[in-house]
Amino acid sequence: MTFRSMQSRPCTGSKSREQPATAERVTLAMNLCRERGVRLTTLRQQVLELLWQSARPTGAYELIELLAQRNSRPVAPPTVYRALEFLMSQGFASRIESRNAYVPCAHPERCQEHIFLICNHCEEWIELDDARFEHQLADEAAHLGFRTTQRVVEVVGTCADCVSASAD
Amino acid sequence: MTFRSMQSRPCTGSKSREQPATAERVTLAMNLCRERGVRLTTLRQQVLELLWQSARPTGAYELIELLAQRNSRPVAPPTVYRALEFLMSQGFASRIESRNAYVPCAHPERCQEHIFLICNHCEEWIELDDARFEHQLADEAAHLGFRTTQRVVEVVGTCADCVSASAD
DNA sequence: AACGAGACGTTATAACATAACGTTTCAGAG
DNA sequence: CTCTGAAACGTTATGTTATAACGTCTCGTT
Repeated sequence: MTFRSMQSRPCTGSKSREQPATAERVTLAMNLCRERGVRLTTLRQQVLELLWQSARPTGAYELIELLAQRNSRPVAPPTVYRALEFLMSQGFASRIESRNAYVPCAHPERCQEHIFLICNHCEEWIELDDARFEHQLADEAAHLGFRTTQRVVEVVGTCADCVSASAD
Repeated sequence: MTFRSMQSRPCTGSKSREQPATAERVTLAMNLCRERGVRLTTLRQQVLELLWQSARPTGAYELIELLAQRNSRPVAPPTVYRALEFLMSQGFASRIESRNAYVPCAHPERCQEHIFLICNHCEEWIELDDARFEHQLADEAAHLGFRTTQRVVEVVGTCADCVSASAD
């Protein structure tokens, strides 16, 4: 019956980031930037690091505060928004629309195709990658002659851990 | 191969609103409110009418302006946000997260389950209803032990009309 | 060394949303 | 018909998120 989830693969999430860690992610981004002929400046790198280090989707103004702590010199909103725009354009980050917040993206090449699950309780997020789902959305759109440029798929609720925790 | 779109049914959209019109939608809402023992006040009704009359997803502050035109007496933000909250709680409207804007909903009973396509060019929107898609998302979530409370599925791009128009 | 594009700084303001609390409205009880 | 309590609405203030506009700096290239 329910053959549907077979192709789903949870790829990242705030909980799966114990080991592989920020540094490797940033290295990947650096390499991709070199290949692509774009610059991962200090600021952009810092923002990316902060996103990976955060346990939750991070707001732009929260990033501003974190950068201030880290750099002594404060940074104004446009600066951070520009960095975020860059990171998103390169697939290194995604915006969570239902939260006005940003998360790092584990698969820069496929950043447009993710599904996000967000826990209302612990605020953690799961990045999901499901080809079947993607195809279906694309078909829906194509069927209507619609040309897709951006997708937003966000599932908000309670994650497994918080469900069992609250079932005490 | 692509059997996927078979169950899709475009239900509403800003273009399909020539005939059935605002009045009938509002009547439906009134009846549902009576059944449910909640009140469709003048303000709430006005907001719902404005949403149906608009060709595009409508922002809260845009609604404030429209209400001012209509009522002589201006209305403050909290008032409109409360009306929107009510309409959404009853399934009469949905929020388009990627736009910070609101659209009326043709199927109040199933308002949580819609997919929205939004045209970047003409700003029109299409409300889509696809049971298969819904099930799949639910399965994805269930597979991870995630308890879903809210879904956001928005596809942004260029609608068929604007695609052919720009192909001149 | 000069140049030019892109990145960043800075100021101001726009756009979206809610907290907190007072007043009005209205359906139902008496 | 009046009273009453809950819900709706008014009002003021403020919080939060995002961008416009323009100047300066940086850095790779010529």
